[in-house]
Order: sequence, then structure tokens, then C-alpha cells
Amino acid sequence: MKSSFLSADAGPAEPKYSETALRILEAAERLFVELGLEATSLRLITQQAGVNLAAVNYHFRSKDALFEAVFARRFEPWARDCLRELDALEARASAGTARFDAEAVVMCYVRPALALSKDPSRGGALFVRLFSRVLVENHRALRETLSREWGHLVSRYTEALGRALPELTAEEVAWRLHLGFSVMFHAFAGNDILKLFGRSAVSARDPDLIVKHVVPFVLAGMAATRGEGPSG
Amino acid sequence: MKSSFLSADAGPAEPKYSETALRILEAAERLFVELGLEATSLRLITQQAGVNLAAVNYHFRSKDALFEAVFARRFEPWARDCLRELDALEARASAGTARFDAEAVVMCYVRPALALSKDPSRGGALFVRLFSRVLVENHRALRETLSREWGHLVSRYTEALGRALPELTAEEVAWRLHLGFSVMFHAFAGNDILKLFGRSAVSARDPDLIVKHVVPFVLAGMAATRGEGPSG
DNA sequence: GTCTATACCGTGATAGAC
DNA sequence: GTCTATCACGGTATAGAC
Repeated sequence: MKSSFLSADAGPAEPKYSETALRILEAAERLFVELGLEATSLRLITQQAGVNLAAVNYHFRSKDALFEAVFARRFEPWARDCLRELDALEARASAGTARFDAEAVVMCYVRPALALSKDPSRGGALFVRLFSRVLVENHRALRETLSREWGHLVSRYTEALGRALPELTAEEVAWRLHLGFSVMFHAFAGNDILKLFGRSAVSARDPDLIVKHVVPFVLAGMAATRGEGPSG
Repeated sequence: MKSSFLSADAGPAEPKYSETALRILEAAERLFVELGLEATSLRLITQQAGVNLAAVNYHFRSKDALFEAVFARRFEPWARDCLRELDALEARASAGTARFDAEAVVMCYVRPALALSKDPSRGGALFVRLFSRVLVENHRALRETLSREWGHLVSRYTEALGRALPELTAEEVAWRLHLGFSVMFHAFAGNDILKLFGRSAVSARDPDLIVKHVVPFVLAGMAATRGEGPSG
């Protein structure tokens, strides 16, 4: 078993939380998902958790750090799933039992996202929505952690997509990945921009339905011909 | 000249603002763009505008309403440009001088966005970024206004895309529009999700560069084959 | 180590004097 | 129209009880 930090070893992870800390963590998760980060006050969290306000500053450091902890608890197992998918794809491709194309790479993200969506014990669709919304909104609370701990995950997807689309330059691959993931995050976030205008016919909540529509869109976009002309 | 409320007549618009109100409006716009909505306090705005704190509640009603005013001043002329583009496309198509395809429809959004990006007197690229960020983040401040005043704009794009892609069902058209606009908003917002992970090679600031990469992606996505299989 | 009460300062909003 | 004073609420910090 290769144990490079680039691949998906199961860490011990799950730092032990005291009972108080866990109560805070769980109340916070529920409220962040329901109300969003800004709209959830520490006083509401601690009240629902049945603990003192100051406990959140003792066990976690700040509201942002609490959010980081809520996030990490759900995100890390998921990210490890993604890495395992990528490892498995590489293995299958080496063995000649799988094509290494854009669809295979995209599915290395979609499959774990879909599995998580359907597993309430790991946060389910609600967490996927929270996760995507947070990425889309670029929250300061996560910037440091994500780039320190999970930058290599993006590197893996970038390499994989570059291998799947060898006719593209590195810059083009970066753009396709950027755009493709933007749509997928957005779709999974359940944000319906057009609904802001009161005119959307899209019901964007069922994960299977999202995948059904978003995957063909993303695959076609990633495989687009450079500077496609007006008449195809 | 048909003058249905559905098409693009030039309204008088521009309600007269007192000098104090204008000073607030302009300081607010600059700061909202620089710092974001949440991070900009009314005390900072009024201080930079050289007016009293309470003036913002007198001239506008609340912080959200102030944002609405800042937004409307830039958005309305732009939205009218979009409507004019759609009207012009329909006219050219009727006259047989233009193809009514997905690219033509998408360009009805991209052209005004690009023009606005390059016109600092109307807010320029900074406002396009603010606008896109606000849509992406689904701000409560705009929900009511957008659906009341500009819902028909989305209806126009929906109809147009349906006409350009007649082989798709209405549900599919809604999804393609939703996904396509999501990517474009996101790209124009300059949000780089992958940069959160510290690993993005995309420099997402130059509007022309954004268009160059995003348009082929969106067009390919919109024209995607239903449930595209693994081997194309 | 763990938990609590309480105080501090910045936020948006508002009432009422001028 | 403008300004001062004040409010309730937010995140945070700390002193001190157990």
C-alpha cells in the first residue's frame, strides 16, 4: 500500500469532543444549514444546545472556528471518498479496465456527492447544500483550512482532467475544471438564481434529478471545441 | 413601435436624489464593491460620505433598501440593454438576417455584460462582479425587487432559448438556462472556488478572457445531447 | 480543566429635539 | 432635513466559581 500524503489513507481523524462540545457542534450544524452562517447567532446555538454562551469560546475559539469544526467533521470523510475514487480510477485505467475520460473524472466527484446526499448520518443533502453554498460564497472561515489541508485534492482532479483531455492546454484544463465545478457546486447548493426573478421552472432539490441534468451539461462543456463557431 | 411592458422602452428612470442621498449612494457603492455587503457598516459609509449616520435611514429606509437603490441605479439600464438585444435578435430572425440559435441567445446576455464591464461610468467590471456575487449569494435585499420588476426578463430569455433549442422539453430548457446562467454569473463574479483550495491556475479578472473561455463551455453545455453516454 | 456570569464594543434601527 | 441619544442585538474576552 503506497502511503503518500497525496492518496486516500483512512486517518484516525475524529478528534474526541467532550459532551458539551458535541452538543454545540450538533446544534450549530443544524442551525447553520437551516438559517445560514450569518443569520445564526451564538446565543441561539448555545441556547438550543443547553450550554452557556461562553462555552463556545472555550471549546472552539470563535464563531468562524466553530464553523470550521462543523464543516471538517463532515467534509473530511467525503474528501477521502473522492481521493479513493481517483485512486480507483487510476488503478482501473492502468489495468485497462476503464477509460480515463472526462466523464470518469467527473463521476469521481459526483458519486461521492450523491452518496453523501443520501446518507443522513453524515449530514445528507443538507450538508451538501451547506458545503456548496459556503464554497460559492467564498467564506473566509474556510480559506485557510481548505488550502492547507485539501489543496492536493484539487491538484488530483486537475491532473486527472488534464490526462482525460490531452488535446487541451494546461490553462484550458484549469478553466474547464473551474467552470465545471462551479456549475456542479451551484447545482448541488440548490441555489436557483433564476428563482430570484420569480420565474424558474426548475425544482432543484432532488439530488438524482440534479445529477441527471448537470452531468451531461458539464461533460459537454468540458469537451467543448475551442472557440466553437456559430454553426457548430 | 410596439410598447408592451415586455419589451425595452427607455423609461425616464433615474429618480432625483438630493445631494446628501447621492453622496451616500456613491460612497455605499464603492464600499459594497470593495468590502461586500455584510462587511460594510453604515457608520463607515456615512463617515466617508461626510453625512450623519441617521441620514441613511431618512433618505433610504434601511441598509438593505440602500443596497437596493445602489443596485437599481446600475442594473436597470443594463437590463434594458438586454431586452433591446433580445428584441433586435427577434427582429433580425424575422427578417431572415440572423440565425435564432443558442449562441445568439447567449450573446444577448454576454454583449451587454461585456459592454458594462468596460464602461466605468456605469460601474464597470466592479459592478458586474458585485451584481454576480449578489445573485450567486442569493441576497434577501434583492429578492422582492428582482421578481417584481425583472421577472419578465428571465421569461424572455427562457422563451428565446426554447425557440433556439426546439428539440428540448420545457423542463430541459429551464435547466439549461439555469445551469448556463449559473456558470456565467459565477465566472463574471470572479469567484474562483478552486482558489479556495489554493490551487487555481485561472486568472479570472479580465472580462474578455472570461468570455473567451466561458462562452464555448456554456454553448456546448446548452446543446448537450440528452443523457450523453460514456463514449460520446 | 470545565463551566458561568458579566462586561465590552460595534452593529442597524429609531425617537424626538432642533 | 438634520442631528443626538438611545435601544437591542451581535461576537468576543475575561474574571472567577467549581
